[in-house]
Amino acid sequence: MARPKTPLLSVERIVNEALAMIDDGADFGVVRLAERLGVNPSSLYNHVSGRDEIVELIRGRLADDFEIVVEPGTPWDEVVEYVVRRQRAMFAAHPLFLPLLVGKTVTDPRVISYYEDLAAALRLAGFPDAEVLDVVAVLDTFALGSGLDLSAPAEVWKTPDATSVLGRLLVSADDGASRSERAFELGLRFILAGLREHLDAISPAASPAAAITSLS
Amino acid sequence: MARPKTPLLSVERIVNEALAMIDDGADFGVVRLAERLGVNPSSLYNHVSGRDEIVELIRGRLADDFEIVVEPGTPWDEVVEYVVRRQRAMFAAHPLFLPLLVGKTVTDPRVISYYEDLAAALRLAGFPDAEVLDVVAVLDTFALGSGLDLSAPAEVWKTPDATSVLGRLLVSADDGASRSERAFELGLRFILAGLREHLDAISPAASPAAAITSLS
DNA sequence: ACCTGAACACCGTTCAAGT
DNA sequence: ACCTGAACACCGTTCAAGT
Repeated sequence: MARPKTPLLSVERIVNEALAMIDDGADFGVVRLAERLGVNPSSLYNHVSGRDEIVELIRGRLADDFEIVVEPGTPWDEVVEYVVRRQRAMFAAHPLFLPLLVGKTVTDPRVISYYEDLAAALRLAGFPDAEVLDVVAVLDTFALGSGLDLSAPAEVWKTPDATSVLGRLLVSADDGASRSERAFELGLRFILAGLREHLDAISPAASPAAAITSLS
Repeated sequence: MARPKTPLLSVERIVNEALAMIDDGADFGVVRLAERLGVNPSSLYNHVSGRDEIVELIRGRLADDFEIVVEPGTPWDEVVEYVVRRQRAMFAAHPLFLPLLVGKTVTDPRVISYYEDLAAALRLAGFPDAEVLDVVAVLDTFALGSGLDLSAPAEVWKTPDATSVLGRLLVSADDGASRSERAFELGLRFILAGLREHLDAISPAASPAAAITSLS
């Protein structure tokens, strides 16, 4: 054994298997991951600095898969809607990954560029510098929150009491996935309407017809 | 040693110390918690079923501390605003606790009753049964998302590139806490406006002046 | 350069033993 | 009833040893 002529591992193979593992519903860990890769846990450290880096690398890979491409000339509100929907799609494709991310600083440049594009679009739309980050935070908050909704257990509330308001509604409710879907649509609609109105109040001229000519 | 005449532990003492530990920024765990309590880790299992139950008990205690009390006759939109602000205040008081919660089913009755009140208020406001859970989900999503914003590291984005749009905005930006605050206010405003408009479209009569006479 | 295997400092949880 | 202490099955990470 020892060093094989052709390497058993690569960063890509590690990241792919890690994501597959998470999607399978297994709890993510380097020991279990090494097992799936048919390798000793310590071998991973030749390619990767540790557990945290693997998570961050997955985030980067997803940002790659769900690349944000905006055609020049697209109205700002369509850009915002597209970007939020795209992020939602990303989370929806790998719902169990999101919980691993909470509270971790973004370092992957591919993810950074995603926020870059969003910030650029908002600035071009006419949002003042002082507000762009706030709006980005609102959108990020919303995408994160509704993404977490997707990774939540099927039964969010465990209420045995069928006579309560909540209990009655839960009985006749459809599954959590479509509720989450509708809630996303509802929230997105509210936010977009709010942003349009807000921008209109700031610079009435630039609002609905304004087009974006170039991004970043 | 062995069994002392007066018990060293109680569920309350365990929960209090656990929350204090989380607020201190230490990573939560039963071994470390036992250490802080001056007790053997296995002793905790006489009072509590394990790590997960402690987390859920903390959630219940917080729901207790930040009890939702709505005066009968309060307009529905004020109820919604109050409830969302209250939840935000709860998360803000213990920002590091929230990440421990994601993806866990709510079982504590004190937390359930919180959602009960919200659902009851929305129904009385005139939202149709089929939509109440969706609206609750939107509000929950928003509260959760902006709560997580509070527990995020000070540097959410690590961008060395000061020439980029994001980099330039980050340099002149104030701290994350007040940005998070403004984003919360912005988002809440959008959602409330959206809900009012939405309700108005459904049942024009019941909207702004409607008052709630009793809750749950 | 890239793998193995032993080792370390941790986890959460169980259980017999003591009072 | 309520604590201790040993034990078990795990973690993530380091490092010397091998090719």
